[in-house]
Amino acid sequence: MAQPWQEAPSTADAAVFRPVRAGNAFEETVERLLQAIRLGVAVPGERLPAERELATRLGVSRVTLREAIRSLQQAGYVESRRGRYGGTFVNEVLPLPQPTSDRGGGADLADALTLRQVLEAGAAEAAAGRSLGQNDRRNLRARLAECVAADVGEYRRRDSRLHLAIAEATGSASLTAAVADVRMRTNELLDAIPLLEPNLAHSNEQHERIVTAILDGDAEAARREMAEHLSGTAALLRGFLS
Amino acid sequence: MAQPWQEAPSTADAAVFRPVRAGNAFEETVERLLQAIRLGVAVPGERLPAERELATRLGVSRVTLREAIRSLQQAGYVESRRGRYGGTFVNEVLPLPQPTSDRGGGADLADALTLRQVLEAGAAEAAAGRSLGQNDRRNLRARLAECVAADVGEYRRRDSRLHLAIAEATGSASLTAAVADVRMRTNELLDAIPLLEPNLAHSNEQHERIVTAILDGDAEAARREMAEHLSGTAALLRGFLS
DNA sequence: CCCTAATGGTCTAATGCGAAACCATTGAGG
DNA sequence: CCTCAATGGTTTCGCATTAGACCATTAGGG
Repeated sequence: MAQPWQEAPSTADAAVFRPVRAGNAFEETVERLLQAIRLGVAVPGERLPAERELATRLGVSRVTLREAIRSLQQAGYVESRRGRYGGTFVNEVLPLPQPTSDRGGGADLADALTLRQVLEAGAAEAAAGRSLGQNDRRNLRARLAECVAADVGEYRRRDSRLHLAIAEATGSASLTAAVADVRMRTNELLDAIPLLEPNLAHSNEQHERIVTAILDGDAEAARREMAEHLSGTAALLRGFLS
Repeated sequence: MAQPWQEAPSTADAAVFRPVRAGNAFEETVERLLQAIRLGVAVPGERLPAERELATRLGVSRVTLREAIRSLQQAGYVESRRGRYGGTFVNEVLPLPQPTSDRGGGADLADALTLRQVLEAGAAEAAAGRSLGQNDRRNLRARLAECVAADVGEYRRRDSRLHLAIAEATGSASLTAAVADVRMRTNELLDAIPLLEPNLAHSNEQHERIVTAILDGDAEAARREMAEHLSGTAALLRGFLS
């Protein structure tokens, strides 16, 4: 209890002296596989890459990857089969996400929402301001259609998948990765509040406008529509977790 | 040479199956300490936090932290003194950054520039759209003044420090961290091209307009001015590293 | 003048993790 | 029916990293 404030407030070193790694290799690998499933990148029934290849891509030893997979098996997310044409498959029925018990609190909520707003509105604008190839255009339209055709149980995953496609359309791998990460954080929070049919329809209308703006190359509109789209759920979250 | 395309293009898994960690603990710790120095968070002559505290904050063992510090000593960045009121101090004269030998190439350049544009323009807008406290306002003005008073040798660090202060003003720790990271990447590229006096003056005028917009709460202007500010160096880089 | 607290410097035991080899299983195709 | 290739499953060895205790040095305060 010597001094109330240590030395000086000397800002910004909180950002640069933050922890070097979020957890051990095992935990981070589990998190990443969960990301693939919950963001709809790995679809139910689909096979994950073979262990040897996946371990290489994740930059992790096969032993560590297998431990992660095993814990996902026990949690009911995946199932593994041996032999040629075997592999690890995403289950058709997935466990319900736990309400996360309000961990993090309000500070973390504002942090995630601010970052999401910046990343995703910026991604929409950047994607619109670029000449997209056939692949990107097809990808956007396909993901949009999947959202429209989704029922309540699948919506969260397909919604995430569309937003990821928008980030991909910027051509920036780092930006795409950042969007995937922040989306995992916000999805965790969104699991605490119910997903209703009317919201779903409204969301689809906004998606339509966003994708149209991007395909038309209207960067200003893309940003505006995305910002409005996000502010909806942001307000919802702030209300629920006040 | 069985199939030209493996299975399906199935996009977005490149983002989610990217490497879990950027390197080993030692390398990442070195990178983080360099970040503190090169972004002007740790000022020449200043003392870093004590090893025990710093190791805790970085989430790394003291042994690993000390190895990182030792390699920075050998590179001429810091010096350590024992005894009470000792510590590790940033050198007054710092080594010149190596021209990085064009590693990464064009794809990496576009990636970094896109991400920077999104993060920093978004940060300026978010900061302006928030009611800032006395600390944030003072911080912004102080960093701006330091830029104006800087000569060529210090400019890059003080410039980074100002941009970091803007990110901090958003109140989002994650966003601040992301800005710090992308800034390290772009600074590495900027080291390949010379820093001229006229650019410096022009940069200061833009900084002035950005900070004013933020302090006035004019989000639209803050975004616009920041976007223009960034597009200048972006064009410069694209020209040099074509 | 000595004592003490805070710092960097060193050592050791335990563990996480990766690399690589090898085993077991499966289904397609000859 | 057999063979083979691709997959998950297992084991072993070695290095990286951690946690914790302990040593050495320094400057200020009694």
